[in-house]
Amino acid sequence: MKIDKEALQQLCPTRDVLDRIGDRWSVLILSELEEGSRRFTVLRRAIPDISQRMLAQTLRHLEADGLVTRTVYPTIPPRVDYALTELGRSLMAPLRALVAWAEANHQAVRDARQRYASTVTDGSPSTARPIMAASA
Amino acid sequence: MKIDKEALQQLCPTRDVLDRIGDRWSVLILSELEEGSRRFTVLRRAIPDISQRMLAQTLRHLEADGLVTRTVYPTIPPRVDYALTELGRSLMAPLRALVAWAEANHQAVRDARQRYASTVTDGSPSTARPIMAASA
DNA sequence: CTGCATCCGAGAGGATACTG
DNA sequence: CAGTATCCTCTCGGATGCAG
Repeated sequence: MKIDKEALQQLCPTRDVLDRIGDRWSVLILSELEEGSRRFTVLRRAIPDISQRMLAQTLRHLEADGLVTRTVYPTIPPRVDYALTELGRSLMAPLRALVAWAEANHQAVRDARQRYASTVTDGSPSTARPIMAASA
Repeated sequence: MKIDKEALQQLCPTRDVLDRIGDRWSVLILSELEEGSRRFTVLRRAIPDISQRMLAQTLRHLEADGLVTRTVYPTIPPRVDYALTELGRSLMAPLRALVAWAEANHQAVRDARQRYASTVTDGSPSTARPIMAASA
């Protein structure tokens, strides 16, 4: 029995957007498109790590969400341009803020992970968790 | 053979943060903690849909990333408080902006998906994609 | 109360091959 | 060039049971 996702959506209306942000490629693609419309292959080269499957899929999702437009030129060879919609552009402002934070603080996050890892590794048998003494 | 994630991290330093944002529960937990420190069970009740397993796991991740602190009071029964760190609080500003955008525009996204779905369903055999005429 | 361990199904995402 | 289809792997995340 599946818990209906519709009900979950009512509780968390932001899921629609956050899921898209979190899916590894959307942010990269949106950032690239922010600088102007791009063809499929150009996007692929701009994001070398993405597989063509995920690029196509993610672009369809973004299109479905109304964040990008897809324009097909019925030429030979075919040509398809992707560009941000108004909605997509309006998303870039808060998104850039988040990315800026990430760029500014990712090193701090890395350091924290390093410390955390060493804390765990340090003298802990197997299932023990690090314990911080109560301050009160 | 696993492609080393380290190399990918170098290309996308924001992955650290974005992955955390995208993992379904972090944002909810951080939002809850923004209003003050919370005990494990209180968090669970505040986010009814989360399973015990994911709450503990997500909290450990957030702790590892240096975004929240974990304070154990060695009492019986045990009591554990979670709270935002400075780093965590500094993340909330851009995060709130993004959530605000999501709340303001999620309906637009929903509508877009609706239109997209009907476009696809409309008279398309099976593998055909919607085609937009070139404007030029 | 706070959480870890285990089992399990569903989905993300990569590699490859094929099409118009 | 711009995809789609298939296969396969790995992680996410829920359910349940156990422990300090």
